[in-house]
Amino acid sequence: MNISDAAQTCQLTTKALRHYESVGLVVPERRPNGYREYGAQQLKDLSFLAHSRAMGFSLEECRQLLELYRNPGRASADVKKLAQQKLSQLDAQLEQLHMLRDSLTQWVDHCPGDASPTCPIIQRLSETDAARS
Amino acid sequence: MNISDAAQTCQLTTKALRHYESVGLVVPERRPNGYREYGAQQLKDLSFLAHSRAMGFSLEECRQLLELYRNPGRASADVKKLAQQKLSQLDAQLEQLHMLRDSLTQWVDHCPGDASPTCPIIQRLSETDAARS
DNA sequence: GTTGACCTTGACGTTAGGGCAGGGTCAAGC
DNA sequence: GCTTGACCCTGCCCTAACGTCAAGGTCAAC
Repeated sequence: MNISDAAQTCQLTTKALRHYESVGLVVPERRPNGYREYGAQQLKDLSFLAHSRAMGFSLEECRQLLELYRNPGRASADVKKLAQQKLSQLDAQLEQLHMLRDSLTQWVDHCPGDASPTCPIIQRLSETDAARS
Repeated sequence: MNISDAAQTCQLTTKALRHYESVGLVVPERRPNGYREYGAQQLKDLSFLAHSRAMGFSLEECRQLLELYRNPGRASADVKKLAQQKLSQLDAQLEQLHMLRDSLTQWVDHCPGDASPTCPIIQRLSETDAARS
């Protein structure tokens, strides 16, 4: 299968597939004319990769997941560990974003939003650290 | 004030200050020897910038906020609009991350996490789109 | 005069590809 | 047999917001 068909099948772009090859994640065969030839196994790997990416895993994390996916003798504990790490990252990121959103929501609620220059948002952003709420 | 003192004062790095200058956000004077000289106004701008960055605004958004901050004739409505845009972005991002976390949490909960290779996480990631839950 | 801390610019690295240029390949239609 | 359009190839520069390193200039103290 050619690169563009493979890309379409796996919901990816040709650029992504070339990138994955360049970093050694999914390396297709080559035909005599130099064209990439994606086989059944590569297509499975690419789908797995696409799903993993969609779940927020980085390419390096995907590399580890892919190794486990390819290894029938894997231990589910290893997979779980990777997922839990990602979960921790997600939770940390969510906590951070929640705090940002809560602060910003408060500030927006207190901003008149009219033609006057007085604005609590600007005031908060310009306050020194000592005076921050 | 020298660049490293200015950076320390505003809780930023010297590299960040040079970067902000290179993109025209906060441009200090130069002393005869070529050293940057940060004045009181620059320090205020940098603090404002640091707080804005900490609230999740991009440098381009910070540029707009900074213009409003510097303009005494601003309308608070303009500030509010920028903040609300950021709020929308945050909400969208939070929703996305929440969905990821919820899925991942389920998967992790159903993974035995032992030495067996059978793992629902791997299974989910390798499923075709038609079979996804 | 030397040392160490500071300053300068510039180039490259990071993530995960996007976009474009220049050129080769292939299958169809004439 | 030739052209045309759709595909393929490689390679380069671009993104955000700096971090890191390198080579070299400046300054204050000793």
